[in-house]
Amino acid sequence: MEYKSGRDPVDLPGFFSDLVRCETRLYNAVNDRLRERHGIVTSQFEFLRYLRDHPGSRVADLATEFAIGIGATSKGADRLEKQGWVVRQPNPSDRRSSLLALTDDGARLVDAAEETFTERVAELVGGALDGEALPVAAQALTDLRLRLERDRIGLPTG
Amino acid sequence: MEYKSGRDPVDLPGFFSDLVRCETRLYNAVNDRLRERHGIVTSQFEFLRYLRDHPGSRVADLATEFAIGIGATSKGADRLEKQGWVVRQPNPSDRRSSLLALTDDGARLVDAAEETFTERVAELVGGALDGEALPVAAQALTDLRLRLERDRIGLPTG
DNA sequence: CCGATTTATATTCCACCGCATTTAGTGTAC
DNA sequence: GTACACTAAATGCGGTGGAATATAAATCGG
Repeated sequence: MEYKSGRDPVDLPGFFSDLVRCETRLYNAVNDRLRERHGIVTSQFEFLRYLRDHPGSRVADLATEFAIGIGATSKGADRLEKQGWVVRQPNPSDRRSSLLALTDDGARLVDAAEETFTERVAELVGGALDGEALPVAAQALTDLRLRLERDRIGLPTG
Repeated sequence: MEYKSGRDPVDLPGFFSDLVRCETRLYNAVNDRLRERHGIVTSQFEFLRYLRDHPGSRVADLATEFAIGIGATSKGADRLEKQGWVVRQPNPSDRRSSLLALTDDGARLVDAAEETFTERVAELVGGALDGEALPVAAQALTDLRLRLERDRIGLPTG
């Protein structure tokens, strides 16, 4: 008996690989469905949903939330603005920054896309995991996410 | 009492978001460490490790494994070949395809990088999750991954 | 064996991201 | 009040991925 505990140690590199592989495939699959039904990709849906749920966010707030660079976020906001789903409003308390807001079109789009999103994720994940494992895994990912966010892990420099 | 079960239903969209956010930040963090210590990024480490563990793989095999496009995979192999870590050998049984193999330099690199990778993942994940949740979550992700791979979910067209 | 179809890879074009730089605005020390 | 450091966002460049296309090779039906 090598280990004191009766439980096998977890293969953390394997955990990382499984996490990345699941993310890639789920993201691709959701992406395809959102594109064909609504003409947006998942990152755009997530931007719109965040703005709906956090009105008055700035570009930097989005960048932090999604752990992507400021430049990429700014350009992503440009594209949403060009489509008429988002507007930049001047920030009354700081003229360097803008506050982002959904247009009516954007609000309608995100609500419609959310139905597709929710349905597809439920098919993909709910169909594969059931029983006790899913709630435990979900809580573990929530905990891990909070820890990474609290410690500012994995933020790009930009 | 609306639900028959005593357990709350899992928020699957939230599961998806947590999964994507964890993946992004872990990937970024591991990326930074591998780049500063070995001059490669995580995707390159994963290519090299796969080739070490699956000698004689073709470009298409890598593309399927990582659920990325053939074009991206071919270009990634070009970059590894240009650095002298990988060679394309003619496939004796099918002249359309090449078999990819690590060079000695590539083999040394992947072994060194693997230490860094393992150590960093252990810090990031092992430090945040413990107890019963981690093994259950790890198994759930393994199951989900196998299901997605079995059903060919989320493969790009290219 | 021959032509049509499929398969494996490479190539090309376009969109996007990260990084570095730039521009503009803020606030703080003196 | 002015210099200086800091912050927010935009912009340009290089690298990279995805999708479509091209090319070459293998396979299959006759």
